Amino acid sequence: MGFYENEEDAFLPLRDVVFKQLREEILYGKLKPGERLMEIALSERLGVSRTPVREGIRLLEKEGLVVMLPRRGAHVASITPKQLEDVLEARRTLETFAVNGCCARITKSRFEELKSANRLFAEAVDKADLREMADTDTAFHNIIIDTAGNDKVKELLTSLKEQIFRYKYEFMKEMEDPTRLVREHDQIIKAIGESRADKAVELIRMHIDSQAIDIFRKIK
Amino acid sequence: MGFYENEEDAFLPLRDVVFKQLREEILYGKLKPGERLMEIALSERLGVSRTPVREGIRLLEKEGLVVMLPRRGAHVASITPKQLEDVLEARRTLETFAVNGCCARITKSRFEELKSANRLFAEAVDKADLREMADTDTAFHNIIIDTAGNDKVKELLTSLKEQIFRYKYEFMKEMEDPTRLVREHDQIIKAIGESRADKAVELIRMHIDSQAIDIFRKIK
DNA sequence: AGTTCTTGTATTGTATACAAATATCTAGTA
DNA sequence: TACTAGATATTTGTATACAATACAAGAACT
Repeated sequence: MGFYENEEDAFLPLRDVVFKQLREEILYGKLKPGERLMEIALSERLGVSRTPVREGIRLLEKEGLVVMLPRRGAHVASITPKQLEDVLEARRTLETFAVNGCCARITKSRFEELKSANRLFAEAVDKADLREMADTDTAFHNIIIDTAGNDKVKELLTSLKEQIFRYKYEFMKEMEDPTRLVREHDQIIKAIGESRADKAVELIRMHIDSQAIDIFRKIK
Repeated sequence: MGFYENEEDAFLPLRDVVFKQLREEILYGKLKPGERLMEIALSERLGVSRTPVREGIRLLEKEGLVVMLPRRGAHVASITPKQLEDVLEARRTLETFAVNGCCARITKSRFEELKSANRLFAEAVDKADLREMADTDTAFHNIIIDTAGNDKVKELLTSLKEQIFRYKYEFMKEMEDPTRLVREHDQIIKAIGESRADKAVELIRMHIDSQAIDIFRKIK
């Protein structure tokens, strides 16, 4: 760090800079599940003192990305199949709620946003750019969630998705036919466009479940 | 603090002791919404240094009980009607999921637990002991949630309920007929006993919504 | 009188120092 | 060689010190 890598962070307390940096590294696999986070090593690498590192770790802990072992420091959280199942079920429950709310509140312009978001996702799939695929997929789902208009649900979903993101990311690397996801998105868009909430809910449920199954295969 | 108030805390890092202590004070209204949390004052009052106080505050922040204003410290979170609505909707969504899972996984002994939990709640209502009412009500709902068996959903519900607890607590003070809640619990127990998941889901929804309405009245 | 500037104080943000617990290494023994 | 004990080094947990910022009261100016 030393110098700010991007302008936005210039205003943030260092603990938040540390938080964002480490979150990024955990989500994209630079820090692997189970890996130990040592405060001195981190503070030297990031060019800050231990205090903001520790506070950043506290935030990651609450986010579920880090677990603390008393007197034995912080470790990147790894996930058991049972935990993954629980997270995916919670996500399905909340995102089902969100897509329902989205159908009720969708506007013309939001609908256009959805379509263009899926176009961007399709482009990323064409390019086979993994990072861009992950980002544009997230953006697509976030439009649905934003449209539902419940900020707390959005916050919870963000946290839940982070907890599975690492595994999903690994899984996408070896996915045989990612265009399937584009088609599933299109079906969801169609159902939303026709205001068929029940259909959209069912499609989202399948969309999430099918990915869940794939992630499970990967984990074992 | 100085000396440990209860034995359990003797093993916890001070940050967790601070966290639990402040959470208690926020939930039961000793620290009021909007009130400023000043680090030096807290560290003197609790008999620890600023470091664990700061880290405890970071945890409260993630729990949603405290909000940070940059360079202006921590404040006890207050909640707008919109935020309250969002939290209640999220809670309803997840607790609906939980009661459904509960119906699927209920056992004889768990069913007995439920009944006895509601008896304890009824006793607390008779005694008009506010604190005990709150605790036994929470215990009742937690049996349902535990039975559903999804740890992540339980964790999320715990956090969501904390965010409305303070307001609910205030509202219960002035509730005209708290025995209504006992009867609602009984109906829910009955539906679970008959494995009528749809009925139980509908009853929980109403149970939560009716309280939501009351809390709303209180807030304004 | 009202407004801007200055200055002092309080508070947060960050860094460092110290204490307690844990892990690692080495030497000695069977 | 395998194993234990003790010393040593690392690392976390906590306390304190220092720096930067925000707020408030009062002075100087119009």
